[in-house]
Amino acid sequence: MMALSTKGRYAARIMVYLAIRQGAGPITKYQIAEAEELSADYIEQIMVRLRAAGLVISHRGRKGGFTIGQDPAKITLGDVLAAVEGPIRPAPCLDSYCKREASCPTRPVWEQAVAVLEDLFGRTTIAGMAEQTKAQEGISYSI
Amino acid sequence: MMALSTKGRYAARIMVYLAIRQGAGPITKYQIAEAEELSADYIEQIMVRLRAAGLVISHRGRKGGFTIGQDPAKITLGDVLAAVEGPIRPAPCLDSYCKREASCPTRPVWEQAVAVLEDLFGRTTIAGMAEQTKAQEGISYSI
DNA sequence: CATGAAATACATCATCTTTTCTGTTGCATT
DNA sequence: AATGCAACAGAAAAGATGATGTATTTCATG
Repeated sequence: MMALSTKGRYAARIMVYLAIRQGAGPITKYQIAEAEELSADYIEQIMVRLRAAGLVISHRGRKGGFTIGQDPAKITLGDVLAAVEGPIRPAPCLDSYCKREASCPTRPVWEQAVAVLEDLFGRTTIAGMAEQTKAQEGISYSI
Repeated sequence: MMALSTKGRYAARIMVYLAIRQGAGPITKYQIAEAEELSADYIEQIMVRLRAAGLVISHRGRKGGFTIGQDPAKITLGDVLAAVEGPIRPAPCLDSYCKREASCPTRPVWEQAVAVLEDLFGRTTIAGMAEQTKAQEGISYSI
């Protein structure tokens, strides 16, 4: 329960991938697809949303591809998830009018769930996530 | 994103409903259905899972219905959600083998999300949720 | 027994997610 | 200018899940 869709999970991995390769020029969706074992067509759809949010920059034509749109230390996981999946909503009643609102025994907990998740995802940066991967790769290279 | 299904949300409301009416004898699914504006057929399916977890007790035959299975102060929202929806899993890779496991940049944050949600839901009791509703009903009666 | 209510199983409908496909547009290289 | 690569756009197929309904069975009570 409380699952993210693949869009959110893939987007997070894609952002870390681009963060690690920052400065190496545009990366194509095909490169990402191969490295992360995802469908290039599906990556395309995710990129549309990341680009609209300014999280990645696209470069058309030959030698084109995608680069990260901002400093990875300033992009949070919350930004990425919001861009591709929309706001955190354990219960849909939280953004539509609900006549039980005033007396609903469950509403406060769902609101608290939103708060703790927004806090966690807001504190988690792409740069922070990338560090760990870089460290891992460093180890494997040193063998 | 990160939505609970109706099973979890309805189950929470049903448990609070039964907690408030504790001691008044078995409540039928039709009574719950009318009060909470849910389908009686769907309540039935939710009850199967709540019963299997010992959270409600069913009484067959005439004068039958459902009663709460334990002290509402000892039943947490986490217990209820686990019974009807299964464990909290932002990403499915958390319980299946994943070859990226060791180097995955996203896995730690999904694990942290599970932790903060389990903490929140584990601290929230049915009795606590019921209090609020009782208080609200008290206010409306006093007019 | 007869009755009312839960238990169980199965069928269906709706919605959302995920994936794939087809074509178009823009840019850099030659 | 011509060519090739890669993003862009939209559609639609495929799959999964959620939600609900129907029918039958089992059981406790009067």
